[in-house]
Amino acid sequence: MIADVEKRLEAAGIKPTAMRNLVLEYLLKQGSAISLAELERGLAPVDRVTVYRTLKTFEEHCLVHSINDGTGAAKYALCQEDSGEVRHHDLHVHFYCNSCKETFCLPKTLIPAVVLPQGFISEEVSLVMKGVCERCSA
Amino acid sequence: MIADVEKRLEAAGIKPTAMRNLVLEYLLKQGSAISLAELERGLAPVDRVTVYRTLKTFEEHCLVHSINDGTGAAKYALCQEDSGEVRHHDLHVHFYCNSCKETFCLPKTLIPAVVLPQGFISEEVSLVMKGVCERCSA
DNA sequence: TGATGTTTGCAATTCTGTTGCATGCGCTAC
DNA sequence: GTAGCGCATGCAACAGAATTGCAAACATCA
Repeated sequence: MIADVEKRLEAAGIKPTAMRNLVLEYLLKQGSAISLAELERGLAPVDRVTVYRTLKTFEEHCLVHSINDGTGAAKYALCQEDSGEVRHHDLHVHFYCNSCKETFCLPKTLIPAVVLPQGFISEEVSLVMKGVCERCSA
Repeated sequence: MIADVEKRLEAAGIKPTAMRNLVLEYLLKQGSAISLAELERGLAPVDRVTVYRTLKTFEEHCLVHSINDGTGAAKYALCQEDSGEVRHHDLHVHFYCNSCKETFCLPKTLIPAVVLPQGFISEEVSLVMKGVCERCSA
């Protein structure tokens, strides 16, 4: 599995290191989007800044994307692996569960087109839904 | 106008005070959504914490809603006055202008319905678009 | 007036995001 | 091999946002 992780890093154009393997591995294991603080806790005793910069690097290389779910802290989640696809600026919906407090990507749920008033030019869009996730509603 | 402001506060179930009048008046004058820091600057020399708590009070009474436009600081904007209408959990789109850095409510631009995967229950939704606003694109 | 509860202002703390700097580690060229 | 170079890491430190505690000021009502 470490081999997989490294392969994925290299595919993204990132030199694999111990820290990067660790972070990516953690993100892969994690089903939901997590914050820097959570990552730091999960990987303790690692340095917060190093994880922070690792995430920035991942983000630059489109390995992860950040989500602002309104909780105050940015969350990070892996991007879909469909490398050759449309360059998706996070065109999928994100879901924050009020019950378990986790944030999920809904990669199959695309953001519907929005017709803006005259004069407004759209460059980016983010849609965060809040409610109860499938696990908590079951 | 102070009378109007006070009337609006009372309509929301908030006891009018000098500070609350001031904050509400400022929000009314303001065309866009503003952050706590901006409010503090605009109303100087007021206490940041007092403004903060005033906004929390307003928010609890659905007089303002907060918007997370990804700039790191929450912004606040007045809710629509259509008192009797549907309880709108901010069902309109918010727009952040990359050029003038302001955040606007687009009260007429409603968030399209999103079909969630099985099991997910929606309670709230927020959609923030980024791009160029009408004034900057003109 | 006195008792009570709300509002305000100040101090202080926590948390997130971020930068600077020095060290360490691996790689390449000699 | 080793000197030099560049990138990665860890630590210290800072800025700004959000939040809490406490005490003084104020309004309210009996």
